[in-house]
Amino acid sequence: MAVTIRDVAQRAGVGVATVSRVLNGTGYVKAETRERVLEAAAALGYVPSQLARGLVRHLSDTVGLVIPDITNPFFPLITRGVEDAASEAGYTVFLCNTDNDPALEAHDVQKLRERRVDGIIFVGTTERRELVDRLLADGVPMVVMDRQLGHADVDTVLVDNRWGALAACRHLIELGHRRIAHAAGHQSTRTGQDRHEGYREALEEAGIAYDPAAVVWGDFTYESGYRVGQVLLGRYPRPTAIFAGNDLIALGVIRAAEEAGLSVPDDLSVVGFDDIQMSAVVRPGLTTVRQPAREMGRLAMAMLLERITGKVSGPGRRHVFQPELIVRGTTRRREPLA
Amino acid sequence: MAVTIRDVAQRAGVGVATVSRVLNGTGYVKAETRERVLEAAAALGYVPSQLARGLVRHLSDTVGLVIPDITNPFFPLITRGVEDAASEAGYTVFLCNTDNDPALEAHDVQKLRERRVDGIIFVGTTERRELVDRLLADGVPMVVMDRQLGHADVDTVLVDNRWGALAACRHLIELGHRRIAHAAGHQSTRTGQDRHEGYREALEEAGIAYDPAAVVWGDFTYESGYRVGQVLLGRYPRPTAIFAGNDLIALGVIRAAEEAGLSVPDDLSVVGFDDIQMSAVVRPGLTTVRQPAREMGRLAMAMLLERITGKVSGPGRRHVFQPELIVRGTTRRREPLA
DNA sequence: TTGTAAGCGTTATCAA
DNA sequence: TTGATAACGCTTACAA
Repeated sequence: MAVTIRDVAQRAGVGVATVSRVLNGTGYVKAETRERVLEAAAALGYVPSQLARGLVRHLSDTVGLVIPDITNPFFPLITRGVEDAASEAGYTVFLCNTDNDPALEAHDVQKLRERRVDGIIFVGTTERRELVDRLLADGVPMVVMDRQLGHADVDTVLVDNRWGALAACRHLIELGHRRIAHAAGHQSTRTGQDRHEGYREALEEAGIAYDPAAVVWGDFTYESGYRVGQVLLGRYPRPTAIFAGNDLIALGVIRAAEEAGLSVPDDLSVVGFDDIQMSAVVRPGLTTVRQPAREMGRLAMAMLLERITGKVSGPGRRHVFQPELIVRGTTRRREPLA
Repeated sequence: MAVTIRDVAQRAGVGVATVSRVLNGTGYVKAETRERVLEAAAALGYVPSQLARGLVRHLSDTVGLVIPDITNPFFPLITRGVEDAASEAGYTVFLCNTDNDPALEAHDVQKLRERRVDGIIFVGTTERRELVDRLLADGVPMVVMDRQLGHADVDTVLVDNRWGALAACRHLIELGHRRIAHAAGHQSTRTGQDRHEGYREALEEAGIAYDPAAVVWGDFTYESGYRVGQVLLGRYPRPTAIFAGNDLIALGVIRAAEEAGLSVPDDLSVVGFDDIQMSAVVRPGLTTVRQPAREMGRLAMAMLLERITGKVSGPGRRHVFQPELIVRGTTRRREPLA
């Protein structure tokens, strides 16, 4: 840890600038000199300091990824996509978990700024609008992922949540369901709101009255789905189908149904959102709306890079992925009551 | 991004050293002066540079976490544990995915060293012994997690894989199974080897001959489990139970069994390893060996911190967690053939 | 082609 | 209590 560019220069019998040049491939260097430098560096086990480098370059080649919880199966996919694109471009990523806590979000972002990340990919709560605005105002490149933040003028990559929910509920309606409940996600996230919106829209276009009592909010976890499922299934008349805010919730709902002695899909149809691995593994397979999470992560990082390098500037761009309805085994035709 | 400690000093009408003192809480500063500095910093929106700070302190307050794949449900838990402990201590973590590729492992570690992380938590392949040795020799604090690396003299936190496998197989044996196959993990990981060892040991102590044909290696994925399951179930005589290298593999095996028209646990008992969330969600619930992944992550970070701060020095320590057999629905008594 | 030296933004030493 | 000032390790004009 003690060997610096100076040591390398000395050992190679050249100036530090020359060492810098060969190591960075900038400027002309005689082949023979280059050899000597490389040899010296190798012999000394020289590890250049990106700290020092970053200080002068005003670039750290690092980015920050701020997500709610890596433990929620949806985020590892996004994270992997981001990481893949980042490391291909020579960047390293800082990971921060916020649990959707606005205070933690602010804290993490602050830390990242102190670390002088070149950009931030942010999956945050709706409340964080000012946070993002400030970042933007301060010229920190960033892209907001998965959730839309107000009308902030930022690069955003997400899926059409409203449309996805709409497709999911239409599917249910086509199957003959009328009493469709919604086990909703986190109410303070735009994602949760948009999916709820799609649900509502589907009912409307089918001429089904929207019943506020048929939607129960929670958060995006399995446990929440279980609790909300219990509530919903205790209602009378009982819903014949439930559209869940995401797959974890859907799985929790199914668990609650089972415990209530209900069979899915015979007594209850369930649709999720995301298409995490678990959804394809459980039996029956979960009907859901697929989100290309990994590609979304890649794209977000690619867009961030364009901002960092200045290849792109100007108003925020939006890339909206079209989700895809994946019909598996948890949905089934509702036989008309005799 | 342009405001520096100098600007703050000027605005507060003090020297930079004073600003540094109040911001870091080091040394004496008159209350009134402190106020002025704080005000100036706030007014200017000053964000101290950890790059510059790290350069002089020779500490970056960052750590690197190197894992195979965040997409494998076991690692988010570990990652979260590490992150929790890290952020509590004021550290930020760099995340690297290696896909168990030795070349990538080396590359990522190099990157982390350049970034001057204060320490590294490493989940790598057995082959990387030299890599770890070099790190140690260079005085980079580190702890190896989940997998044991040779007899390298490093802090290590893992679970007793041999014992866990032993417990799993004993369970199967107690249930009356004799033809027990092993859908093994990645052969080049110590983890995979140890679990295989426990499997073998259980058979031996029960007086069951170890049959090399009954163990098939793959990697720690669902797909691998599916493929290996097909192979194993095609054997004659067919095994009545399969011990899988981890939960994902177990789930893949179960899928293969289903497709072969076999019922789990009636025709085949299956036990996994890890106890990821999915294992509790699927029906029937997967019998498995629980690993306290999140706590392991926390502990690893805590141990790393002790090295970084110099609170602990000397030979590598090992913390071996005792795994716990969780019996759920995929294992069942083997009725003696009539 | 290559070397010298001036920063980059902080901390820490030494006086005052 | 506080202020200069010398590092920290590297990049980049500017000269040579």
